[in-house]
Amino acid sequence: MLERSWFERDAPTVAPELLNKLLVTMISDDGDGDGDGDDDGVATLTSGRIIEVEAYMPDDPASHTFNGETRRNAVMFGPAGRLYVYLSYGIHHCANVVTGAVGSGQAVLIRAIEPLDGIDTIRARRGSMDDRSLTDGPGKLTRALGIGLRHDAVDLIDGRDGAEISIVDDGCAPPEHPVLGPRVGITKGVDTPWRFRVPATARGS
DNA sequence: AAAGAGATGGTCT
DNA sequence: GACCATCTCTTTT
Repeated sequence: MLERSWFERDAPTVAPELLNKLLVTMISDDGDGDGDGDDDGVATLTSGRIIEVEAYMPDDPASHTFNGETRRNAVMFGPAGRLYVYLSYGIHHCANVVTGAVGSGQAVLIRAIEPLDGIDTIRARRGSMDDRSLTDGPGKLTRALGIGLRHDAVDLIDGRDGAEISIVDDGCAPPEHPVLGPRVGITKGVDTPWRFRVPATARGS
């Protein structure tokens, strides 16, 4: 199990080590992923292997924390190892892992995973979608795993049985040479290569 | 295969 | 009232 201290390092350090870890959720919803709270009361296990992430730092014009603390980004200024969830473009939810010292305001965005457990639930939540594009984007994977705004500030360290969301190390080491690149979808801080990805050769197909 | 546009709502000035 | 750390569908090469 990952200790909180593991997350208390800077985001660009934690990000590449988050690759090949598992993002696991045990969440109940109505199965169509619309997040309307029409809960069927049955929690389903879904998970995926993290294959792409992005680091965001406080002195970073692309970061939500660049202009100081607000209601939305408050979780990023709290303890490391919690989940920061925000609404993107009014439609999608994005999930981040808070890193660094309390008050520093940093996080790692999870951009893509490879489905593992609960593939049927994942397909149902995503609709009739090609399997290859089920979880290959930040908004897609949150929907696939049932993550929504109500999971903002959830603690990922508290890995007790039945926890809604957790990060698991199943022994699969991070890639030795992750692919670096510019972050996606931002207009400022474009030059900082803080996107990390598992090389295609290190995964199945 | 690539490019374009509309959807949609919380958050901040 | 403007701005998005996006996705999907439609239109065009």
